[in-house]
Amino acid sequence: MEVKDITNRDQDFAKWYTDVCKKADLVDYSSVKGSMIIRPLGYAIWEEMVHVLDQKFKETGHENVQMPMFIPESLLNVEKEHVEGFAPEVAWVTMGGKEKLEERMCVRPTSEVLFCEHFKKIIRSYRDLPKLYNQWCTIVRWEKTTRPFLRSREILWQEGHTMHATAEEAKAETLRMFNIYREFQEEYLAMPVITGKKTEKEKFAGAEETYTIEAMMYDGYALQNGTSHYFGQHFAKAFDIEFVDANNKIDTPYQTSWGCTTRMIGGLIMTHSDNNGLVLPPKIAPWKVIIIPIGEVAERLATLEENLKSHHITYKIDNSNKTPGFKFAEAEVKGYPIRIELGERDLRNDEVTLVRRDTLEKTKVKFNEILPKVEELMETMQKDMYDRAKIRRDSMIYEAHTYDELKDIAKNKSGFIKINWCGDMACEDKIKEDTTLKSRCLIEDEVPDEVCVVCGKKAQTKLYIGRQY
RNA sequence: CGAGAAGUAGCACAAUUUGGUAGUGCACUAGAUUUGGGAUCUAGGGGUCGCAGGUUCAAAUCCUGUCUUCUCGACCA
Repeated sequence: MEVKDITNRDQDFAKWYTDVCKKADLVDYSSVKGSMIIRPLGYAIWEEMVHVLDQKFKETGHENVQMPMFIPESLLNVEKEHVEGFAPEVAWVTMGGKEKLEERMCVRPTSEVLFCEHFKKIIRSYRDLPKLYNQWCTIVRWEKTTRPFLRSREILWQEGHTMHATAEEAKAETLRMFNIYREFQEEYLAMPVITGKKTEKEKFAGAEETYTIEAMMYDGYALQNGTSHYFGQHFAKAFDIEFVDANNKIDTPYQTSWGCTTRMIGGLIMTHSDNNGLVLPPKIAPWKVIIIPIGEVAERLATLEENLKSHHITYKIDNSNKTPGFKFAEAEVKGYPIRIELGERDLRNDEVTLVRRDTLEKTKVKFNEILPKVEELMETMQKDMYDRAKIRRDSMIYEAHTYDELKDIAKNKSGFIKINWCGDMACEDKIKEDTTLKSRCLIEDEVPDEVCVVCGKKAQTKLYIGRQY
């Protein structure tokens, strides 16, 4: 197994990223552009994410369904803003075998219209509401530029679609799921995130409000890691979905949708990994421990395995005939949080060596203290990784008080810039044109304290802007 | 989608300029000796040179098209 030669992260970040993806055996390319093969380790990480999120969705009352993959053109066309937003990037199916289709169908780029068509059939009364549905599936968006995990044409994701009797309820749902994403990313992925509402310009095609989770990568670029949309009655009206309320009046339901994707794996890499390869937060690592036996240690290995199993700590053993040095390096590339070097020499003193992946710090512990020490190390590591990422992120958030200052920061620094903004799309466009920076999200817990940094008019809000993947 | 670069064994590359029947290192397989930071020896296996056309007695090499990857733009929840 070739595991050398990861490009230096500070020399060429883009190449470093693809090197880590490939050398850690997370993905491989396929013969179709932007359609990646997710290999066992990459998929195992996704399964961990699915496991945690799916449980959270179910705890909040959601049910999983599976919708069709194809959308007839006429169905996609029902909602105008939506189709305009997605038309440029949908893939079309025009043939069935040798027959040309009467009506072409697109491969779902997202499933709002499919859910709406179905909701229309199953919603009659307020007693049928809310409908809280989710599906795990793949979607297709014909992206021009593709990168593993960050931007692919075939996307593995989850999309929640819900219908509610009142606007308040739907808005609460939008925020509830948004908060689940935030908690998940902070708690499990150890990624500090910036959250808030998207501007009119950047919101989802057809949505009334879009809430976004934005993480800052090691190089200061933003990665949008999940969104939650409030649709109001927008789609419901377009699809003519109605229900009878408790007073026997006809009403139109309120809708939400929310999604996150395997892009989070890319975020994980670009937040935590280093020049030795992948670094995974213990809480999301599929295997918490890698055991590297050195010499004749079969008996102790069996005991250790039993102990790990009884504590439900997942592990792998490297029993290959490689030298220990090779195994150490490979364990680092693959990102196992804790490495246990189980060697004859240490065991003569009843000791083993533990190594934490994030700092590569080595600790010797007595054999019967392995379990508590592993648990302690994982906890510390999870916290340290979050703290380090947060300190780095905070050091890369700048404030621009004048337009010249904004342009200067945009040119010379990488990161997010906090500005006061009048709310006018023209100013947002001007920033993008002059600096290539786009708005990330509105800052809701801070009041504007200066004039708009672009036009000098009264500011309506504060705003984060930055470059994105 | 625009500009540029690349594609030869699992990986990294050589041979392409000047057309003549494909090579090196690592990896892989078997055996032996090894084992605490990327082992050693011996013996093996593996490539219709991204794909499709064309030129030629002859194409990895020249020409055309196409696909994929990378970089920079444009686009993009």
